[in-house]
Amino acid sequence: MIVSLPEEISLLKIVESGQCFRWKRTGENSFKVPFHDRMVRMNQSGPDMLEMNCTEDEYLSIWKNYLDLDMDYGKMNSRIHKRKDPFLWNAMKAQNGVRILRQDTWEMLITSIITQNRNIPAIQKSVELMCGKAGTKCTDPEGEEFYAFPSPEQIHNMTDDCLGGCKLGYRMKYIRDVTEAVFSGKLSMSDLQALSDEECCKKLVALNGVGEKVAACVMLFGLHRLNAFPMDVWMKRILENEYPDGYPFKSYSPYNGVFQQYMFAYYRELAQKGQR
DNA sequence: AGGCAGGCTTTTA
DNA sequence: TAAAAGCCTGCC
Repeated sequence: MIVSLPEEISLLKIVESGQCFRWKRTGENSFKVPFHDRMVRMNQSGPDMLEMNCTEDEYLSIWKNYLDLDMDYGKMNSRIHKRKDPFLWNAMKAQNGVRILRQDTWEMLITSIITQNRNIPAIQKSVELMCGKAGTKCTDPEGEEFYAFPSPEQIHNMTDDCLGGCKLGYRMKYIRDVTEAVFSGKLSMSDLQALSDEECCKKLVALNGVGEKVAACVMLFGLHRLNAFPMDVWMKRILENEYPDGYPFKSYSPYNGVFQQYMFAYYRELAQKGQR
């Protein structure tokens, strides 16, 4: 079906902003996008136009929400003032079309643990290995097979050899511990939703292998808490170099996480071009 | 108590 | 060889 979007988005900028690690690029503006036991092909035929190989019902019940199309990003962006905060303004203009996907909480928890101290290609490799070794085999509308992200039970059932084959390094124990906490019922992803940001963060940080940064990623990308602000090496550089007098978190609440994503992607792009 | 150095698996550039 | 969307432990 063809979807006419309420405002401009950019599939390319979304995937390059480093929030999802399983999309596969199939063309200049085309991607295979897995979510739970589904995989859809998205082709961006215009700034506010998407083609997807799914029914309208599936679009309305799954993908519309996944792409966060009910949120008004234009309204959020209007909080940014060109004169008061030119760096964020430029980041927002350059990254217009980035959205915070509503991804699966469990998948984001494990994936975010994997991200620590690694670069993006290495992250993708480990995640894909875990899916292939333990995830449920599914079939997309074109008849192509793919693997869903493994459930807590499926990871629990992986042998040490099997999990060790996912190139997780020292993070393997973290993933074992977190999986055990969820498998045993000590921690439930759905219970996290009811907590305040502060309580939610506290609960996540209590897990072995989860610090402030990983917790913020889970909250932003896995629980759609738009004020969560993952402070990684890049954001530290940005705040240090661009905001020597401090960053105005208060004036951007409750959208700090969205703007963080603009700055993160923008700065990495600048670094790639050698401009930072 | 709170802050900091050192170590950690493996891949990537 | 250093750095990579960090965290844990031990030490002070």
